Amino acid sequence: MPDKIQPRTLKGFRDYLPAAMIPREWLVDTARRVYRSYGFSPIDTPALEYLEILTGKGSDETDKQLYRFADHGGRDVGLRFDLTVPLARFAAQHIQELGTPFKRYHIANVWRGENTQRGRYREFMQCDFDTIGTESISADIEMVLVVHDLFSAIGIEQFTIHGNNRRVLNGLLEKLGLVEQSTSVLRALDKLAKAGAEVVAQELATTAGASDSQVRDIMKLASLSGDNNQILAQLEPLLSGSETGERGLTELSEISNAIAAVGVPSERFRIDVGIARGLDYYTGTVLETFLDDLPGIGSVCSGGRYDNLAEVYTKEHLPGVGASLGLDRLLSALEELGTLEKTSTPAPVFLPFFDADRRNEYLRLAAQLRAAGIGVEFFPEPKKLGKQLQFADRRGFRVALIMGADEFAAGQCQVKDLSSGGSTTASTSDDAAAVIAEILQILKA
RNA sequence: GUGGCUGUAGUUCAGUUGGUUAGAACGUCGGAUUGUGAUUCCGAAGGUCGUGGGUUCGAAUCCCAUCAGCCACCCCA
Repeated sequence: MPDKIQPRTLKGFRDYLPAAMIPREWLVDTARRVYRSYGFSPIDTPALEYLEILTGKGSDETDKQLYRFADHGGRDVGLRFDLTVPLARFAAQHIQELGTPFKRYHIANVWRGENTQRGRYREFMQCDFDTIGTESISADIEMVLVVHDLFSAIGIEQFTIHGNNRRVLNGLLEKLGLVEQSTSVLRALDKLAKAGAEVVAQELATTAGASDSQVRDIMKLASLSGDNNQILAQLEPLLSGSETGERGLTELSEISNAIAAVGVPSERFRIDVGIARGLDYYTGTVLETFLDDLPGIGSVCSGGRYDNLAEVYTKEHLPGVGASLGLDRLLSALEELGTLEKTSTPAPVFLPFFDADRRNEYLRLAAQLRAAGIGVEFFPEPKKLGKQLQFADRRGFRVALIMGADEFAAGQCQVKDLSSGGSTTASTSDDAAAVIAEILQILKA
């Protein structure tokens, strides 16, 4: 007897049991529905890309996290680490036949070989949506609306979309003569919420080489408070004279006005000059979404506007704007908040195999219910009824249909509500219409 | 990639200064005279103590390595 191979999974990679997969799929379905309601179309791309595609615009950091290897043909390849780079390549290759503006969503796994932590894995799913080929602020506004609709559809009430505009930051940097160091300044600023003002100020001085007065001005900008209009008013004098900065201000106020006009509660979108986003390809609007009850987990949906998505792949000028929902991070947040239902069965109705000689009649009833859109699980073995009901209870079924000799004789079926324990009987004639009505009644409650 | 903490049945844990066949709860499976679950009662299965070395007469218990999990940094979803 050879030794058994130890079953195990790689660090940062996970199996999903039904109890985890059911809410996961529900979340994906919800995102898909919201994206489609705005006219975003689905696309997919290969998990594996030529290495040069992935490293084309990457920083040292993404290079380090990239899963790379030589394939069987000796080609240098890598697993995609986000969905934006594949989109850029995709757009460069196909934009001629797609036309602009092009709106797509892309829900797929990505891989990063970084250290793991709660809510951070090496294989995780992103749910991206982007509009490319237009510079209109309408697309930026729509991005915020999608994020709002998305979280509302998920059933989260307490969330805040923090919005900013890179031009505001760049405008200030222009005025301060710090344009050269913009990347390190933004990276430092990005830590404001998490690390606090002191840390940021220090990093600005050391890493970005800002003078005391420059640090002071940046921090002044980053610590503004008040409602959106107040912040905008405070920003104006700080940026006056900078064309870039003023344009950023205008864009921010257009977004703020538009979503108010649509009827989104004003506290949902907050102008927050501390939001910078470490990624340096953003050029305009940037946003991060936080759960009010769980800010520590970080942004669960982030995005922004970029000027030229595919510049390393094509001469075509492709501006775009879009965001990405961090599905796994959101899921672990929902789990922590106890928002998720605990079911491990996707079908609500359980049909015990009671009378061993009546298999076909059970199957027929199940088929009738499914035709009415009701999911039914038929137990495969005619075990004792008590056992079967125990099984149904543990799996979280809502309804059990009990049919034995007595019911068959009467042309009826017992409809049992598993949460209350009560039951009623209904006729199985007329394609089980009465049974279906009873079930719907229970499921509605 | 750097630093810290942890690793005993499916799960949550207990296991006394290293000393005989490693325990509990929950879960799983079976049963309590043959048509009704989640609350009762009885019983069973399940662990080479993450893995591999080392110290020792003897290691779950000490040391090293490795793998995995958690936390911080970094970065990000």
